[in-house]
Amino acid sequence: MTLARRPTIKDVAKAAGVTYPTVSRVLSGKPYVALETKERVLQAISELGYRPSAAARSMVTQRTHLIAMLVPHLTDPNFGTLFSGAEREARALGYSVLVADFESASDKGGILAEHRVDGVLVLEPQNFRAREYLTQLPLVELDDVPMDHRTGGCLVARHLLEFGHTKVVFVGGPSAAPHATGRYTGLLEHFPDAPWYAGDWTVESGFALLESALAHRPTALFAANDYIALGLLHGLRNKGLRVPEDISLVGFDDIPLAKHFTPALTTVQQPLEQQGARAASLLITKLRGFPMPPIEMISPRLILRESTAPNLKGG
Amino acid sequence: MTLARRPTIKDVAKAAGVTYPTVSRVLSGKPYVALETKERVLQAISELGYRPSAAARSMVTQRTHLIAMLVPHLTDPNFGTLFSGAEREARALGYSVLVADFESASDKGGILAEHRVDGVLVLEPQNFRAREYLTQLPLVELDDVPMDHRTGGCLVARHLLEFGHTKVVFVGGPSAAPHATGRYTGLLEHFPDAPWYAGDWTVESGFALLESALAHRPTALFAANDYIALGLLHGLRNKGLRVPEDISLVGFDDIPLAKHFTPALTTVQQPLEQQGARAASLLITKLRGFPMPPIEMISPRLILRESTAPNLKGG
DNA sequence: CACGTTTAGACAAACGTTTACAGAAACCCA
DNA sequence: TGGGTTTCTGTAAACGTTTGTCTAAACGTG
Repeated sequence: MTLARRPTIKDVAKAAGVTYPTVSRVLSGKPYVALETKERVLQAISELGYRPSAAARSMVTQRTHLIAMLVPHLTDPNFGTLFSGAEREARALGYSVLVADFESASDKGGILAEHRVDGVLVLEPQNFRAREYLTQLPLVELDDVPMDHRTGGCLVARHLLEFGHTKVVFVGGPSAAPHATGRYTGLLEHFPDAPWYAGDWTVESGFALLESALAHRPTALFAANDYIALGLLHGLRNKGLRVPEDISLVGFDDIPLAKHFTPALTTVQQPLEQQGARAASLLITKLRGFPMPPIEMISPRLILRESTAPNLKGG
Repeated sequence: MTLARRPTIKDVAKAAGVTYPTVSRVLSGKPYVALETKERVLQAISELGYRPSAAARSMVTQRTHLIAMLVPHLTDPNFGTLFSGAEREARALGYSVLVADFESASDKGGILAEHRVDGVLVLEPQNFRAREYLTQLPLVELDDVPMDHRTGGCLVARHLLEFGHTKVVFVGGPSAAPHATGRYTGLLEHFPDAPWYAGDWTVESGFALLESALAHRPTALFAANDYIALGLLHGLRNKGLRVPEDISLVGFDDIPLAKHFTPALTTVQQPLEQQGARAASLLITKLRGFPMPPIEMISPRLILRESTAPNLKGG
């Protein structure tokens, strides 16, 4: 027997010979329902293909089990990975994800308010300017998940040290960005005199900063991210400098294409998917009012490829 | 006066001195509301910061104004662009977007069913295997938006013809994929004897197919996408062949990094954001029961960069 | 055997809307 | 002046759940 409309809790109740609140109790695992009844109800549920209505449920419980993910308009490749991690984690914890771009979120919080989302996750805090509209809602930003940029910098520094490098220049990244300063700080621990030529995160930035960086006659360049590294690579090739024979190059992020650069880029892998997942789980713990779990850093990993080699020039 | 709880339609009604159905009428723009009343209500709404509850509304209307976007787990860079386009369009048309990855969608359609989404958009149909679970719902797949791959192929062919190329090989892409066959078909219109070495869409695939492609002594290579082009580029460099001096190379897609390849890649730009938007609007027209708008192809654009040059070898 | 306890399930109210219906003014035209 | 429209607004039911209260049976206890 299939119904024209979606089966409701009442249809299930009728089929199981009980009243509908009983079905509700079975669904939410409440105590005081006879085993035999429970089985009859479950049977009816699966026969009818019943699915509870999130809307009806949220009417009475006042919680939607919906979180909003705020995403930037122009999406960089890393973004998908973050997003994917966060989405999966949220789902695993019983929450569904509504997406909204920054713009629509600023619309007096319109969409988010109407859907009564339980909380908000901001995936690219750097460019997010609409915080003022979202003061009512529990909110977590990606940067609330501590990433160990400093250790990433250290990893690179130690690697270059082992390869006998003597002079390293850090290239790119805004000097105001914790991502960049963290990486640089790590580098400084082993190369205390390493200069930093700040810029932004783009390929163009790397290309533009090459000249200044080379003025220090470095044996290796450490780019604040892989895009910058690509810009440097381009510039170096233009100048006839070979990587890694003449100079070593390290990036950061391990974007999917990094392994296909020529030469394949030595870089630091950030577990972005994990970071996204952490952010989601952070938000959801917050929503549930549980105490915050101890904050542990996510550690990066050095990916050795072809763009670094032992320093043979002596330095 | 601010309330502890979210203001409801009844609070608005009280503030405006009317009954709540009147407020509802104002909100949905129904006729037969006195102008003066309407203004009082709007006034009250903005004073209280009232936002209607999507859940309550959908209970009675039986429509959620929610669409699900089904996304693959591992996300390629292009994907973000598509997604972004679709999301914006949906929002503009009054729909909100719930994301779910393929896995959770297969969960007996669980999430989608509970949230009573009005329709489903599948953004990467190639890898989507859960159609059987979603027979009940209006569904649009990205491929339902016609893209003019053939014209893309033609653009490349004409460009190479103008540059005096005589022998072109098409590299990569599964022979079963309409994306690839379309592009190849376009190429054939001007190079009827062009061979095709099929593979998949990856960098590795391009790298692996280079040898076979070169056996034809082509003056130019046309890669089924930019990743494949990168693989070819890598292989060519390994062999000491210069691009574009010794051989020209064209890609497809114009991924963000294509302009930063060395040499910068000549490729075909697909308006992916627009395609995403089209897909969303297609789905929503379907939901509204409007007649389908005439299907017009989205036309691609050739992006000239440094990887193609006039054929000087005569051929 | 009377009694309190536990267990099971029914009943009803509530969540915040939309909408069909009904009633009351106000208007028009004969 | 009276009837029929037209315009406005109020009343009430419904959407599909959860949950608190209440009753009834079953069970043990002295």
